[in-house]
Amino acid sequence: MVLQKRLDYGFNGYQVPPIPRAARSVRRRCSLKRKTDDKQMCAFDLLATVAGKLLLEDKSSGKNQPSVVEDSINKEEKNEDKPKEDQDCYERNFLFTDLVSEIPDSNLCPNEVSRPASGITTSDGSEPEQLVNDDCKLRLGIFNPTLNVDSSNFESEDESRKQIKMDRKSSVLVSSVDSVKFPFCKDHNTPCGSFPIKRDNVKLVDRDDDENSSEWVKPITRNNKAFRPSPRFGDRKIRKLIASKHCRIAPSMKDDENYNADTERGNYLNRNNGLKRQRSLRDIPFKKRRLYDYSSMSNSDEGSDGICSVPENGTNGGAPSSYPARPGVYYNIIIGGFGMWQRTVMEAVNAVLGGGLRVGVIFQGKKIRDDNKTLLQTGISHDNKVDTLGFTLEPNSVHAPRRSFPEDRPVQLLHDSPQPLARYPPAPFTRSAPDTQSDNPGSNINNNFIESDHDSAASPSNISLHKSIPQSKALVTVPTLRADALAVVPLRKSKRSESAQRRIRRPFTVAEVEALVQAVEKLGTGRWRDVKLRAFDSAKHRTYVDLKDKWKTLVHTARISPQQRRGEPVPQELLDRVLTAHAFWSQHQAKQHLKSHPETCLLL
DNA sequence: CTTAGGG
DNA sequence: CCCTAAG
Repeated sequence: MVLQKRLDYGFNGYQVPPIPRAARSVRRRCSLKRKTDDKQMCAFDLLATVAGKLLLEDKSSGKNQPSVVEDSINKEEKNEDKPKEDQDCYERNFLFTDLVSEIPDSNLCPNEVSRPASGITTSDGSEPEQLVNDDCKLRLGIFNPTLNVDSSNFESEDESRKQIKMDRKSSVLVSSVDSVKFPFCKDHNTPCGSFPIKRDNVKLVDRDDDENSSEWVKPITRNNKAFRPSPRFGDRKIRKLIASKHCRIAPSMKDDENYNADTERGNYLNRNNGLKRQRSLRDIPFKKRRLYDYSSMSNSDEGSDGICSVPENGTNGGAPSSYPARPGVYYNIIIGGFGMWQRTVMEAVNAVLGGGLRVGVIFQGKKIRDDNKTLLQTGISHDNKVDTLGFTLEPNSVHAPRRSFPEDRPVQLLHDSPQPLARYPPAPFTRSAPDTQSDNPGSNINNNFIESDHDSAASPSNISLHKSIPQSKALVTVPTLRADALAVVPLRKSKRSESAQRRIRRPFTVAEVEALVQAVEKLGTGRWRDVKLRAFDSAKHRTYVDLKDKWKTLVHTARISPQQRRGEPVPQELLDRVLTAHAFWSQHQAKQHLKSHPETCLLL
């Protein structure tokens, strides 16, 4: 009788009914994993878009500016970007801009508030606008996730103008412009630059730097007007594109709540979206996946997630390249070798997204490793094989040197400078109650730990990435992108790079072990999903499989001698509980099995 | 998707 | 942690 009671009421004597599925879906917070995926995907797409623009530049854009630009820029500017007749090659400028609008002042770096919103350099490089320091931007990106950049901002030219103006007036400048000059063959109108990667290729231009100069505040009149992005939104095609594409990015731009609201709806039918997403690729058999990982660059796969674009417009080149490293200094970067190009794209993306990313390039199924090759040497051009070109945006094991180049060493731009991965400190754990056996059945056992995935430091970009993308309002390349170009670029999800790599090892902390033990004591050993929900719901990096595995190892650990144990020692008390609970639930399962299979009983 | 178990 | 089979 006593046994029966224990069976019915669980290990500690109270009943723990299964969590209803309906309730689960509501309860379950949208996994950040899922969010991360989305953000990374968008980031990747964003990158690919940029890169695609570089490569898929409209042929006509060389000798004739794309109509969009032509319509909206003045002659002077136009001429600036035209290839000079007496040159075999000319340089095109590519501008990466992200504008952030409507940022509550409270979130701003105090010193930055009054500065103009757009950091764009003039064509003669004389008066680059003030740029916000990146820390500020990063802060915004991380802590101000409520920004909601909506495609409606760009629904009409007027609206667009208004929006931009508003940005410029009220907000702030969390804007950055990365402009790179890219050598183009006049003949082929393809990227052709092959400057040796030398220090000389990175020009550092100092401008008169007067902190109090009104120039910092005053927008550049002529050029600034010329560069003002808003008129460039004039092209209806582009705007349409933006509007339609933007929807893909919009959800991820919402703040957590909104996002959750969105995804919960999805979870209504399909709970555990995060886990589902997480495994979407895993469902592909291993061998096939490897294949898939490295060679599937076709456009056809995963149609729904092909392209994620961001508002864009044409902006005239002619401006010297600038890198918003710090006020008063900008870098004139001439893109040379392929690696430089790649790296520059990466830098630009990192600048926008907050860093920590690595841009991988895959061409014809192979990862391009020789960074010294030029694009043409690699065989990449705008008109061939582009469908076999892909990019990966992957968490960098080293922190991207995000805008941290000392002005005296701009060459750092060109070299990876591996740094040890900065780990976030472990999540603080405070035991709420020492008597873990006595908590209320309904209470979430461990609200007291791992509220967030600090361990995602493995890819620090995750944070800045998914928080800062929302602020990325405009990704601008100088050449106007043809709508079809976007469609051609094989945009791949970051899932690939993500799953291709083994997850980093994250040893369970004692706190986690305790939570796990506690949950298993109550729920048993066969309900890992519930355990996950109950005790690790907020620990995104712990899947129920992880928990199950950990339990497995815990049981093993508890059975071996303390001398044989490795890693952070688990208190013996916990191990004892592990054994006890394990024994109990094993017995429980056996009983259940007997119940459901009485014939087995008879046979015995 | 979850669970269970081997690798 | 990964991978997979099975339900």
